[in-house]
Amino acid sequence: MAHSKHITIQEVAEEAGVSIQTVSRVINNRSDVSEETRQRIRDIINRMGYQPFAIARGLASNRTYTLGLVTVDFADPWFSQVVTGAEQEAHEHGYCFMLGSSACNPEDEPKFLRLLTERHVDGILFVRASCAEESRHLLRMKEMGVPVVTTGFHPRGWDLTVVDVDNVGGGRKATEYLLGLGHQRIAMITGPLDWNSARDRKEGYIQALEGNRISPDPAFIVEASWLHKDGYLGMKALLERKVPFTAVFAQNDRLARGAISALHEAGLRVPEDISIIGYDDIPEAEFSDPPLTTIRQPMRAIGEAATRLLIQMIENRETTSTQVLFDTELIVRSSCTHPA
Amino acid sequence: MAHSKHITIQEVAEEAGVSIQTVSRVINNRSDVSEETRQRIRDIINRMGYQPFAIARGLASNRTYTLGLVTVDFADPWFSQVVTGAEQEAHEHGYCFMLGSSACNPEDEPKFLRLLTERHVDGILFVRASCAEESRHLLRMKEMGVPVVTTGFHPRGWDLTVVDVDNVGGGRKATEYLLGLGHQRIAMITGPLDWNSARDRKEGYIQALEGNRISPDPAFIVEASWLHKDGYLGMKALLERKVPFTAVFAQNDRLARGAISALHEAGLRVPEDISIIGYDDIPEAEFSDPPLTTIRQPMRAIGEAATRLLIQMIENRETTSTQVLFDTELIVRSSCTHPA
DNA sequence: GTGAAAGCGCTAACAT
DNA sequence: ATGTTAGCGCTTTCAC
Repeated sequence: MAHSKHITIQEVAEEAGVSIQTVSRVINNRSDVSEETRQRIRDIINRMGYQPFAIARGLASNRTYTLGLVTVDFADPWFSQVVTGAEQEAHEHGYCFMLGSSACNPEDEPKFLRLLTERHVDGILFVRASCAEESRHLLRMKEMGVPVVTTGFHPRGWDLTVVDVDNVGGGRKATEYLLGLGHQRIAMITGPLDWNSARDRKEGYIQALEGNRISPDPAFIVEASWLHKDGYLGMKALLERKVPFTAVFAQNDRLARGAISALHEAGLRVPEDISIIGYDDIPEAEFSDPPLTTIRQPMRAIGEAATRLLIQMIENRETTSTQVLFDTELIVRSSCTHPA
Repeated sequence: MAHSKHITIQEVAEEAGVSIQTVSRVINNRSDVSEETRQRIRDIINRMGYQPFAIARGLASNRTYTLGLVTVDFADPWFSQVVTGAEQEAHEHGYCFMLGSSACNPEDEPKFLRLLTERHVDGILFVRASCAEESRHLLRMKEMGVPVVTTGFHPRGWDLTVVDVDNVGGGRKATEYLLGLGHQRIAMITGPLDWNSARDRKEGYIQALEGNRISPDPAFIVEASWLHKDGYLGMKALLERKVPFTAVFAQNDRLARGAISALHEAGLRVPEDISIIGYDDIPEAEFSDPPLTTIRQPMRAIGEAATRLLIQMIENRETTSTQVLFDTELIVRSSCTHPA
């Protein structure tokens, strides 16, 4: 790297007794090299341990084979899982991800984006890049002609390439499961409703209720953020309202866990007194107490698909926006039962 | 980026009526520019929205202001937290992180490292890059003269720059707390003992026991991996041994959660029947049931310190290895009590 | 099928 | 304090 001497294409060319361009052609898998020369050069490359210098390539070809990865919060389980799929897909195509967390710091200039644009990433993957500021940046990038795909969050009414989960369907699935168990009074703790995922899950909840001729009651709904603590606080708020719910749909597993803590604190048992269903199926859900019934999202697949789309946009100079929605899956464990 | 036209240093120079180098000097904060010219050029840069092209700079200066970030598992809470601190520190110094997960895939060539070295990252931060293969790569990088710092894991007996936590102290702290509560028969579920962190925590446990004239009994110790499931399985194994323990030290919070699930399954209550203490203080610990008493690690600070050290090594061409150890903190919640 | 020439946007070393 | 000259390692024309 910075400190060690490197073998250049030049040296390979000399060793092979050909010109630099021929070696370049081999590296880039061009067709116009004789099979014999190609093989000979390949051997030499391997023997000498030559690695093309990505920086120089980037300068000459205006392609960096580097993707930007923007998020708000690395500790978000959603992000962690999605990125696992994304990274693998990227590597398979010879791309790397450059990290650009914003930490949702609205005040200063989008420094993280600047760092990315200065490095001329070929495209940017937004993973749950949620706050108002960030959506603005996202849109600006797109307008500047940078290929962009977003997942887990997208500003409304914009023609963007989006990979996500069918959240309306997921919300419906969760609610219908509770309904099927016999619950009639189902409360909900939502994520922030400026997130389309939260709104969509709510929409699914309403659809399921209305499909069963139950009219949704705002008193049964509490808006929260996405963290454990918010679920805890949300449940306390719900309890204080003294609304007679027998089940709760928490819009993610962390909310569910927080809610359970509040329930226990209030002397209520799960699921004997109150049933609760989560969303996501994060690793801790299975080992929660009780094990959490939840709606699983295929997060890795989302990361893979998003990256695949992004690379496709880059390599084919595609500009049309696509929307990919994955299906959710109901995972039944022990946090729900029939109402008393 | 790849598709939009960019303003070059050339255009800025023309606009300012100076040479390219003068602009370059301003960009790089060199001293030999008159204050007046500097200001004028700065204004023009801002007005034109000029962004220096990092790739071209890298080619010319042999510095990329890019760091590699290698890990096994993005979903590991330790990684998520450390990287939050690391990223922020990097951004403050104008550096970006390039992702290089290995997924601990021992079979193929270290493709992830190749992607990093081809891009000539200035240095590499290894975060819990644990498996045997990875340590080999780590060592090779160091031998090649690439600045490397490692955190959360380091191969034994190597002169490396390491940032970590005082795990012997942490293990002692956990065990002494249980001892102080009156427990005499304390079991332990360890992480993989080829990890120095697991060995060190175990060492602390032994020290604490021996300090209280209790001789450690191998029958009370189970080796596991780091996941929820492993804690669950580990506890089942412990239970089957019918060893009369009254408390357990789980070497991380996920192990603790898994162990609690197994305990509940066996009809044992926490902490009434068995006390359990974890390690890490991940977000779910507080909202676990019961809330988990644990040993907190300052993960963000670790990420910051590791990055700061790495940048220092890069910029000062330092080669001497440093070891930084952070202190842990006992977080008392409700999963431990006096023995029955 | 292969090679020569030019240049990507910047910094470094040396002038002045 | 500012400009001139090279060149970083590669790809891209365009010759042959």
